[in-house]
Amino acid sequence: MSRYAHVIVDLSADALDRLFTYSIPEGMEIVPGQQVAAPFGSRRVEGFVVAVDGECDVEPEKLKPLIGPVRDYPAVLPELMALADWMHERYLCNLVDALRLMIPAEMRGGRVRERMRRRARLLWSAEQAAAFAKDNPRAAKQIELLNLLARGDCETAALNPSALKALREKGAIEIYEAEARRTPLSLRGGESATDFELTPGQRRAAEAIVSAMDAGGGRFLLQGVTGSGKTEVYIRCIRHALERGKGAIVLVPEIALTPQMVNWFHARFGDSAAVMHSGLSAGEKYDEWRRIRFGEARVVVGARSAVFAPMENIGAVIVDEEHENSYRSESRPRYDAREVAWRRAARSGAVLVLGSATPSISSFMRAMPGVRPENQLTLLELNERVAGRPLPEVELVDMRGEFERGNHSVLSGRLKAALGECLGKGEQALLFINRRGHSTFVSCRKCGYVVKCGQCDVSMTYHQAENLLKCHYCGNTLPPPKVCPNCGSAYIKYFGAGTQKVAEEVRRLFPEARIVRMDVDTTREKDAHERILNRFRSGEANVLIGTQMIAKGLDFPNVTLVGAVAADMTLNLPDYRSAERTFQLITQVAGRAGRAGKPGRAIVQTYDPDHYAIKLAAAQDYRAFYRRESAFRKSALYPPFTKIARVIYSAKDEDPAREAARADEARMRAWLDSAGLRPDVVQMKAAEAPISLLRGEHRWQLFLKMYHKGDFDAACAWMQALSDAAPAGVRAELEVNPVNMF
DNA sequence: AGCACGCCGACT
DNA sequence: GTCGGCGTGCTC
Repeated sequence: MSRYAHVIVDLSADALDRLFTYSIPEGMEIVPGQQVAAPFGSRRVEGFVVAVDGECDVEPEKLKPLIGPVRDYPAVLPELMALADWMHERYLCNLVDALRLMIPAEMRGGRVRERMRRRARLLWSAEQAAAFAKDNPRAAKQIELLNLLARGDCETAALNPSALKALREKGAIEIYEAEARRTPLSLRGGESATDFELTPGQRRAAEAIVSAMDAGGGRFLLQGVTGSGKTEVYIRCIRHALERGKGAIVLVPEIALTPQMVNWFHARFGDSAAVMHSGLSAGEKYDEWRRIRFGEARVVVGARSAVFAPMENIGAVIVDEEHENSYRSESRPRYDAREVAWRRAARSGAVLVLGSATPSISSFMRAMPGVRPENQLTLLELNERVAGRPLPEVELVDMRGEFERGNHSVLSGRLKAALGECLGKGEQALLFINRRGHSTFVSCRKCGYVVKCGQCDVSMTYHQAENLLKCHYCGNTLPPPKVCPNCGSAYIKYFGAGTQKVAEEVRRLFPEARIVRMDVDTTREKDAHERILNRFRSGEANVLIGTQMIAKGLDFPNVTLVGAVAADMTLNLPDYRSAERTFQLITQVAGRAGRAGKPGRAIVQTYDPDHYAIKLAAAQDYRAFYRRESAFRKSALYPPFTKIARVIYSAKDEDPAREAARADEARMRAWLDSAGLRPDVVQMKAAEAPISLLRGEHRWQLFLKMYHKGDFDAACAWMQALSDAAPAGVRAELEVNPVNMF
């Protein structure tokens, strides 16, 4: 009987989001998940085999035979095939977009290959080698080589060529070609380390997770205060998985995926650990992927895309710092790695562990009573730091008072004094300000004119090092004006502070301070991240000034002072999560202090000391914050009590963008009525986007807010269809639960 | 996504 | 009369 392969071609287009059937030539072995080459129109394409069977419903004259497999093993495991199918439905993407996530991009189109290296193997027996050494005492290099190869084969590149040649001619060794895996730098060498003794709290958490793993699954929210040793709990779960012959996937935010972090997993799990992230070279990615695919590596640490690691028989999927936004993909398909992890763990009988000191409101809600079982997380709490260390003492400084007392500096009297004291004792300080650049906006004192980017509707930030104004949205630059472009006055003033300004201020106050700055401007080059942190770790620098990238996960034992210079900067953004973000940032950054023996202190400067996000972060009281914030979300009808989606329309001119949004608003209204969904809608309207001009494009949006119980998925599918049918010249993009609201 | 087929303006 | 613009439609 003839066999047919049902193929998704590796081209992303709506019209191609369906199966194409090919006949499988006699004798060709093809299985689902395999990548194949096939004729397509007048050209050749690659594709993924989704199914193989004896059924064919296309006209025989259209049917063509497969060209052949592009790899001799199925690259997409059945489990991941099913996951791709689910993503196709869940994220309204083309199936091929989901399938493409399952393999490194470099593996498509035959761009990477195995790296082959010549290796030498010893043919002689130990006796023969010993006899040779005895008879030729002067052939030192050859004897050395024989001894080396007696312990195992070696790549020839590292060996003495003349000794190699001589031994080969004698028939003592042979040369062969073999695949040589490219090992990421951070997984090379290094010492191994043993596990720590767990505290009682850690042990309880680990036991709960481990017994669920043995029982075939479970979902946990591990909430541990900063420094409580969540990672050690993960390690214990991974150990257990390995003992049961299972594997584990650990997701960490991209920003936390530092070489130290990877090194550390390597120290604990040796060659069983693999790493997956964007910093690897194409060859390294491919080889790490294959080590996982063929079961050589059983522990994967990686950024969000590692949730698609080709691992069979998973025991645990761990999402560290689960509240981080970087788990959401910004490009198509716009998946949420936490959600995918949830699904994958459930389908493979693995435990899911979401860990954070400051869980997202939506995750914590799932750990509260009254949630339907299928949405439930089991809460595990770690309320104490390891080794009985105290949480840092947090002090709030009201910056309004500072201003009244005539201190116009970005640093309060308290922070200045604490910094002096800290540096005087030879300890280190970390200053956090969530804005890069020097001044956040440039304005005329006479007429109030604010310098804005010509391409975007946002004010420009002054960067002192280059003496330029920069737009942080599109990268546009402008020389700073000498006189006001609006009224011609010379009273141009620079307002607001960024990392550069803070560095300048610290330098002025403490000329002897050794400062390093860390933000996107100083970490653009490869490994800059690593170099900056090393300078601080080694003590070469004693003040680290940075944006959010210094707030998360860093562990420097000598840091005893943390200053949040403008803690409320994120509080007034036009986003319902601004309080949540502010609370997370302050809690996390304060948690960087006092992580070793010395007690830590955090000073939080704010213009809004009575705001609950600031107050409760200072008190490090997550529970109280959760109660306040969820009450606010409930009363103001924000997620997770409602759901939000929007379509952004962007076009060169404003008219087409506005008209497209308004036309779709009318269509949407008609559809909602016909579907009987109108009562479930909180709000639905077309409006100018909060940032109405971005990269030279005018932006409008169609905004939809629905009650939780409404058929939100159907509404999203409809909005997706509307955005697909946007008029020419208008780019329309659907965002479900948008990450930021501009 | 590409590439072919197809139906209207300026050129050797 | 032909070359070529890119609009529409199809690819097993």
